[in-house]
Amino acid sequence: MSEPLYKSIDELIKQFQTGVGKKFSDLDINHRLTGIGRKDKGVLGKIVEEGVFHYSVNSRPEADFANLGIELKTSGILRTRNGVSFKERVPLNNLNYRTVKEQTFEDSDMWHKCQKLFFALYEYLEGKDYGDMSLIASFLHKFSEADIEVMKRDYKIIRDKILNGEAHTISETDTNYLAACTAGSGHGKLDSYAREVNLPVKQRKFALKNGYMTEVVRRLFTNEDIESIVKASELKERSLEEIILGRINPYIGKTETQLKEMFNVTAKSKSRYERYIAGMLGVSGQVNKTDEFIKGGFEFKTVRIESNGKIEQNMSFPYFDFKEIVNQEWEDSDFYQLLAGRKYLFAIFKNNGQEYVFDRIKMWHIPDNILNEEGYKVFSELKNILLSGNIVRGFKTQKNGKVIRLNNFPKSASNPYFHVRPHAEDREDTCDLPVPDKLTGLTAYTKQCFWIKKEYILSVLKEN
DNA sequence: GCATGATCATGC
DNA sequence: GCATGATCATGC
Repeated sequence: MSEPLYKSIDELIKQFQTGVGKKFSDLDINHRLTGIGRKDKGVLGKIVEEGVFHYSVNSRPEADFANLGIELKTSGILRTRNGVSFKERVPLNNLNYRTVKEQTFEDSDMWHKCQKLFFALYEYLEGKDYGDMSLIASFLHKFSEADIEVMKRDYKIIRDKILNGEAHTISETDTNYLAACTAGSGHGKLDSYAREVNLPVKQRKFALKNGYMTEVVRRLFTNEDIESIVKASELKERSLEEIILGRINPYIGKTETQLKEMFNVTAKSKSRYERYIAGMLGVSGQVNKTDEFIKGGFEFKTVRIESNGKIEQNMSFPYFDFKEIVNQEWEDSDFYQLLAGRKYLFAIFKNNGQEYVFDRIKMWHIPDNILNEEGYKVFSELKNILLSGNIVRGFKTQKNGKVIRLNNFPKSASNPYFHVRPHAEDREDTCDLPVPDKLTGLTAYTKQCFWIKKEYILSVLKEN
C-alpha cells in the first residue's frame, strides 16, 4: 500500500462506490473485526481506509487525502420513525490546550484538517455486530457560511475558557455545532495540561455535534423543506442565542389575545403556543424542525404557569417503542438522546387570571447527574418490567362502568424527576411488547412516554 | 390536591 | 393514519 491515489474528488467518490452495499466483514482485509475488535467502532474507519480506499492507516496531522484537502470520516446513521439521524457526534482532532491557546479558528489545526470532510456512511443496526453492517452512501461536506460563523463562535467560547484559566469547566453544552467532547477512557481522563495549570482539565476532542450532522444528513436523504431562522450576515454580529432571544423578547408581556391576532392563529389548537413562538421567529413550519434548532440541539417546549404559581401538567415527550427500548443501552436510548446535550428553550406563559401572557424564555439543559442517575434508574426499571412481562398489575372499575388497567410502569411517586405514563390517542393506540403481558396475555400495550415532573420544571424556572 | 390512566385536536 | 403537543377525568 502507498500514499493516497486519488487525484480528484470524482475519483474518490467512484472508488467509494465500489464499497457501497458491502458489509464490513467483506471489506475487513486485515481481520480487524475478529475477536475483541468485533464491537469496536473505532476500527470501522480503518477498514474503509484499507478495504475501500486501499491505503494504509495513519494518524498524520494533515487530512487523509492530503492532496485534495479532504478528511475521511466513517459514521453510522440510524433510521427511526423520526427520520434519519447520525448515531453520534463526529470526532475531529484532539484538542491540544497549548496550541488552541495560540490559534484562532482560522489557523487552528482543527480547521486546517477538517474543513472538507468526506463521509462514508453505514447504517447502524441495533444489536448486530459491526461486521454485519454495510456501507450505504457517501457525501462530501463543506460548511456553509452561516455554519462557519456559528463554529467560529463555538471555537472562541472553548478557547476563551482556556485563556481564562477555566479549561476544566469546558462542557459540550457550552457550544452549538462544534463541541469539545471528552476523550479517553471513562470520559474523565485528565490531560497532561491539567498538571501544567493545576486544574482537573480533561482530555478532549473537537467534534461536530450529533444534531449538526443529523440536519446535514436529513437534507441529503429527504425532500423535507428545512427552514432557516437566521442569515450568515446576522451571525457575524451576534450569536444564535442572542438572535433567537432578540426576536422573541419584544413580545414579552403580550397576551394570548394579542398574540393570536399578531400571528393570525385562530384555532384552539393545543399547539398554538408553539405557533406564537414560530411567528416571533418568523418561521412558518415547526420551530423544532428548523435548521438551527436541529443543528444546535435546541428544543422548544411550552410551559404554562397558572395564576396560583403552579404548573398544572407534567411535560411529555414522544412515545417510545417497547421492543426497541429493551435492546437499547442507556446512552443510545431515545430518552437519553432527547435530553443529553440538548438545550431546552422553555417558552413560559403565565395565567394572569383571565388569560395566558407570554412571560419569558428560559434556556435550560439537564444536569448530567440527574439524567445519568435518576433518568437511568427510571429507564432501567422500565426495561426490567418490559422484559419480565409483569406489566398489568390489576384492574379497577370506575363508577361509570369503565374498566381501567393498572400497570407497573415507573410511577410519579417513585421518582422526583421522571415517570412513565401513557401518550397515545386512546387506550387502543398501542405498540408491540417484547414479552406478552403475564396477567392479560396482551402482546401490545398503550403507547407510553417519559414525562418530566412539573415540580422539577417549576424548580428549574426558579433558578437564578 | 395530586397521581394515574386516558384521551383530545391539530397538522403533516 | 398517526405523531405530537397538550389536556382531561377519576378517585384516593
